[in-house]
Amino acid sequence: MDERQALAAFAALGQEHRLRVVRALVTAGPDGLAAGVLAETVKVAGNNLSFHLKELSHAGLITSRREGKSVIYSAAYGGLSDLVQFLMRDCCQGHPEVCAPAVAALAACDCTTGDTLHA
Amino acid sequence: MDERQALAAFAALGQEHRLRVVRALVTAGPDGLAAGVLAETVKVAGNNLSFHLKELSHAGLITSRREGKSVIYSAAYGGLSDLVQFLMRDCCQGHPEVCAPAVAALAACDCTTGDTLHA
DNA sequence: TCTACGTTTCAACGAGAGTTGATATATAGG
DNA sequence: CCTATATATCAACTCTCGTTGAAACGTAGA
Repeated sequence: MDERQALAAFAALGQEHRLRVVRALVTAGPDGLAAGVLAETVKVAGNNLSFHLKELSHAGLITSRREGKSVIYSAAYGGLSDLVQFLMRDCCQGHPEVCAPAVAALAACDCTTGDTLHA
Repeated sequence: MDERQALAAFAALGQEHRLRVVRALVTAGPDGLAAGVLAETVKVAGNNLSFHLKELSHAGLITSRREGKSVIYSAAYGGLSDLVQFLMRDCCQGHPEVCAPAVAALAACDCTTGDTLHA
C-alpha cells in the first residue's frame, strides 16, 4: 500500500457515515450486508449511502456482489489490514522502540481465540 | 478511544499535507521537528502548516513544546497506537478469524529489533 | 410484458475544508 | 528599546464534499 492508497483509505474512514458502514460490515463478517439493510443500520438515505459505498469501494475498504435484487456489501479485510500495516510500518522507521508497546498491545488481542481488545 | 476520537484521527490523516507531517514526525522520532523544518519538509507555507498542526494536535496525533524561538512538534505515538487498536478491536468483533492474518503480519514486524514491515 | 422492488446515477444546493495574504504574538540578540 | 526571527491568528476566497430529490437502471415475479 502506497501513500496515495493510504490517503484515500484514511479520508474514507474520516467520515461519520462511512466509518459506521465499515464498522457494521466488519462486525457482520464475510457474509456482509445488503445495501438496504446497511441504509437502515447507519440511518442514511439509500441514494446517499450509495455515494458513500462507492467511495469506500474505490478506497479498497469494501467489496460488493449482487444477489438477486440485492447488492451485498462486505468488508475488505485485506484492505483494512494493509492500512494498519501502513501505519505500523511508518512507526517502525527510524525509532522502532516507540511503537513496540502498540505491537505488544495488539499481540495481546489474540484474534484466533475470539478475545476482543479493550484499549 | 471512542468513535468520535477515531473519526477525528482518520479525518486528520485523510489529508495529504497532514499525513506527510505525521509520517515525517513519526520518522523523526521522539525528538521531533521544528515547525519551520516541517514546513520545508512537506513544502507547505508556514501559516498554512500551522493550521494543519493545530488540527493534528486536536486529534491527539501530535504534541508540541516550545524551545527558544522554535516550537518543536513530535508524533504522539500513544494516539497512533490507539488508532491502530481501534481498527483491530472492531475487526475482532463478531468474526475474529478474518483479522487474524493482520495480527500475524504485525507480529512479524518485530519493532524491538528494528525490523521494518514490508507489506 | 407489466409492475414492484432494490439500487444507482445525476444535477443542484448548502456547508465546510484548505489556501492565501496580512497582521499579531512570542522569543532572542544588539 | 528596537529589530529580527519564528510561529500563530484572522478574514476572505475558492473549491470540494455531503446531502437531497428526481429520474434511470436492473432484477424478480405476476
